[in-house]
Amino acid sequence: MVTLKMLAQACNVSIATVSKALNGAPDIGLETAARIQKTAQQMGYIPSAAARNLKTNRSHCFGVIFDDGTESGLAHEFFANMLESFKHQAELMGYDIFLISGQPGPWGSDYVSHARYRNCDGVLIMVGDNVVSCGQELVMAGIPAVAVDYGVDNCSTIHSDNVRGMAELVRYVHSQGHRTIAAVFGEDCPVTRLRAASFYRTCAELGVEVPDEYVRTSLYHDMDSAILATRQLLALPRRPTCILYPDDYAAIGGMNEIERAGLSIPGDVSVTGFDGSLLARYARPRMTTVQQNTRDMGIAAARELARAVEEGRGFLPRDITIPCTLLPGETVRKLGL
Amino acid sequence: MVTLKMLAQACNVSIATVSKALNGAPDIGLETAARIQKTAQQMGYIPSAAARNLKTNRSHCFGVIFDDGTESGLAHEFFANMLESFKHQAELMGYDIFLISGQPGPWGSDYVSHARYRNCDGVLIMVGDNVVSCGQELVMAGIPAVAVDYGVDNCSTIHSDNVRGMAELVRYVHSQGHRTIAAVFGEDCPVTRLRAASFYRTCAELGVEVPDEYVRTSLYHDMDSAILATRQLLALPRRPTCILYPDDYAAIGGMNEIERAGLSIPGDVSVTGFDGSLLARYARPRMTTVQQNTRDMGIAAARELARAVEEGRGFLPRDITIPCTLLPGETVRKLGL
DNA sequence: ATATACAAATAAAACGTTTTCGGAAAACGT
DNA sequence: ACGTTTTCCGAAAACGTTTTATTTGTATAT
Repeated sequence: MVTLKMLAQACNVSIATVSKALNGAPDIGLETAARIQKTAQQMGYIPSAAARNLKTNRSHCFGVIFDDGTESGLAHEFFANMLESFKHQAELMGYDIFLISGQPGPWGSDYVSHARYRNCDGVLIMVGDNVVSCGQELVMAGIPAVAVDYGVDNCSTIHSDNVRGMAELVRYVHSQGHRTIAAVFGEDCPVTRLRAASFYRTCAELGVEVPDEYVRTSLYHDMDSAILATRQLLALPRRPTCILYPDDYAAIGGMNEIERAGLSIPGDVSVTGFDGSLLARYARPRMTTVQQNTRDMGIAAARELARAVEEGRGFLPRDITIPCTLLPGETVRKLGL
Repeated sequence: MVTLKMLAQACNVSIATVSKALNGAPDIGLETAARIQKTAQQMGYIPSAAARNLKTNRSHCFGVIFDDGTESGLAHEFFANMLESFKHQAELMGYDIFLISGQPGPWGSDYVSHARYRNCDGVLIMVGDNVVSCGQELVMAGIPAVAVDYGVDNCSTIHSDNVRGMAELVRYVHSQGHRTIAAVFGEDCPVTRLRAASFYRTCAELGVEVPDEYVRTSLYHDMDSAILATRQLLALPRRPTCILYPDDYAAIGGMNEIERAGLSIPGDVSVTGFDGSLLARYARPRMTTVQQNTRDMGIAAARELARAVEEGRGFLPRDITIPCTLLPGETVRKLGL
């Protein structure tokens, strides 16, 4: 391993000079700096992140926290996509990505200690019930954090514009002539509440009545509960003409159940998803859904986190809302009025 | 930040004693050790990974290399799933995951330097054209590496049993009565070659002739080239009754093109995919495909990498083949003979 | 009693950086 | 000629650990 010391010897200068030359410090002669840089190049010098980290107390790393209990981690398209763009943007800004678990280790057995152990400059909290507590603890520990979807005090939050997304979806369905609209929502959480509120509000604005039995609660990304909710909705005396699902995956489950009941999509029942996943885009019939802009969300998250790191104590957290776009497919039938 | 020094003062012992007590060294009295551990707990001590890394020259990190040029990274279900299980297994064995890019940074601008900069104990090479060169350089640099799918000298490799997978697929299709079987292969690479060889061999064993025009080359995960290949195959005077695609995504593209041509699946043309993605499982008709066991692949990769790290110089790389399983769907028609 | 072994604890060096402070030499102004 | 500034470079401390070699004190064997 080539170290600063070796370069210093090779160049007949001090370690300090080498360090400064390689970091572009202003108090090194141009000629000397060039000579040192050339030698470093030739000898294949690579700095030691660990030594830097130790000395400067900066790791140039962002930690990413998933919920590794429930399988809602990397495997989910939404998170994978968001992580991909987050990573890309972070790298552009000089940060590497570290995957943080809550598994036991030399640090203890929680996310926050893990992030501290690795000295992450900032942390992206992707999801999980414990998002809020994690966020709080990170902030307490002085580690800047950005949360996705969930709102955490003193943390910036990135989320899709669920309110507008849902409103657009309802308006679209309404514009296609649907007046008996059912909705399946995911488990209770901030996002669900926003979407539900927007659903009720938009329906009210459009003069669409929403009987209680038209609204069901299931779980995100859970086929079984979506199927159950669908069965209940289909059994209703006045069957809804359209069902809104909490995500594309659930919608697929619902679609399967609808067809199993001998009904056609969108002939007998129209459906919509949420997310704009590959599943929705390549399902046949192509699913009508709301596309979450994971790319922009990832980029915004990285930028925000970098800002939080740089501004330090004085950082003012904020809510960042990323627009989502209606993705009309073939699962919503145009009804004659 | 609580350091060993502070604990030493608090406990009236030396730093060395604290270090050893916390690491369970044998030459510390039980009573003293207990006292120190309790104090560490109370004061909220968390060790510094950076200092450890610097001193021991071990980071307890695995780097993961994607191809971040082409978008074939995290966003791909196969890799995301594999990474998920790799991560989980690695964490169980005490390794954290670091995402390595080839972006420019303090290390230079290639994957290998990046991994060296971060002092990764081992590296998982997920994919990319430059897998081979990366692997070589890592080995040269003394960093253990494990490659996925590609074969690299002095690196262990993890891959699906492509040969058996393809053979089973062909036999299954044959068992359903198909005798005019077309195949679309991905771009040339070890995996493609294995699958192609297995295809030809199995066809020969079954007495199925494969005219050259029944075989097309496209790109993995590329819809356009799959569509083009499909168009060519459909235009053939003697249209194949079944088309094997290189992956599920490509198969979806093919299916779209087949239906656009006014043909039905599997009524007029049968198709198969490869991977066993969500796309295949929830496509309608449900796609017949070969499921790659990403879970076992990830686990095997992590275990192998840990082994490589522990055994050091004397490590003997090997090829690890993970079985894949035929996943019959509804896209292969049973033909009357 | 002395030598020998062992247990428990420590001092100190080292890992590879960054950075503060200061010094030498050269350039400048008078 | 002298003081002053500027330019370039180096000495040394520090970051938080691990680890080797050593010391101190106590128990065992002769």
